[in-house]
Amino acid sequence: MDIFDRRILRALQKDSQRPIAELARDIGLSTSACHRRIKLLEENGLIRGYAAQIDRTALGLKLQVFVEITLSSQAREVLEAFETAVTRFDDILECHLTSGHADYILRVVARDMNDYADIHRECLSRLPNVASMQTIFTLRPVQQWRGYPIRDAD
Amino acid sequence: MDIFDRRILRALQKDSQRPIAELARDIGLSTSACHRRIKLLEENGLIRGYAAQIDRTALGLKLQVFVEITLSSQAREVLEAFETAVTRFDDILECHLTSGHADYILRVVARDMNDYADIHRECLSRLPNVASMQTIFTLRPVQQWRGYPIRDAD
DNA sequence: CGTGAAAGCGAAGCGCT
DNA sequence: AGCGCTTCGCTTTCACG
Repeated sequence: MDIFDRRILRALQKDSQRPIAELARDIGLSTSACHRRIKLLEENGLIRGYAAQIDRTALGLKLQVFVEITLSSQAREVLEAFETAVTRFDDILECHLTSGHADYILRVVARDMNDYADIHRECLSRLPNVASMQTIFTLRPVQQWRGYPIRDAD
Repeated sequence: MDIFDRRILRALQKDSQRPIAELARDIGLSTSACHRRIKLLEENGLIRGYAAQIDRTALGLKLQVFVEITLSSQAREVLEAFETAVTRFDDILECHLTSGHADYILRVVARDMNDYADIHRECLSRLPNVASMQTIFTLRPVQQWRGYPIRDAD
């Protein structure tokens, strides 16, 4: 992991479809050297994959919501049952076990308020051991899709 | 936006590097038809770009944090000043204006607790008009990087 | 809008330094 | 490790149904 790898990651995080030759010139490397480094970064798991970034609103998903979940118990089986159930919901994009007063925080998308009301009901009925669900609507995304900061100094 | 476009988006969201010929066979289209559709999806802005997915922990970013921010005022200039300042922080990956008791929710990454303490201080000193900052640490990511749900029924 | 084939280009692999 | 060349495969485009 040197300066060149960092430059490669920074670039690929922004745009993974630029020709390697172009990228190589920008960072001061030959095409083949750059190519080999990329393959190594993939093999070593630093690059987990490549994905198209889709416009959420163009899909008709106007709402983005954070949901704070508190369970009725923090027993291991309860957490596991909840987490398994969570993965079955396509609308739940992310789920994090958290510190603080709530147990989990979810990121959920929905078409509109009616759609979210449905999802909300579905969650209450099919996610086990939920004691409370606190919904936080995002009114406006200020900053989105920013890649991870990759600093030269490690 | 028909069934084929949806299948294309679903596929590209998971892996944008598969050969088009392969993808086309999977969804039941010829290579060129599939290719034309992809270019159209790009032109129409449904596909905003292509990005490498980097392993956060491999970068040494062990911590992921949600921060709820309450400002001292909800005046337009105050919000704008805050939002402009937010974009200057590389460690703040996302920022959403939200409903509820707080004004904003941020997603922040950090190397470790010391690093986060630094970031926290930096935020308090350089983000204007912050009345309170509530930190929520994510202890374990349960679900990550799931693409948007793309339903056949619209 | 879909198909099939042809051409142009970048990615992948090689020997060498 | 880096470089330059060659090969191969995919993307891209075209003429046509």
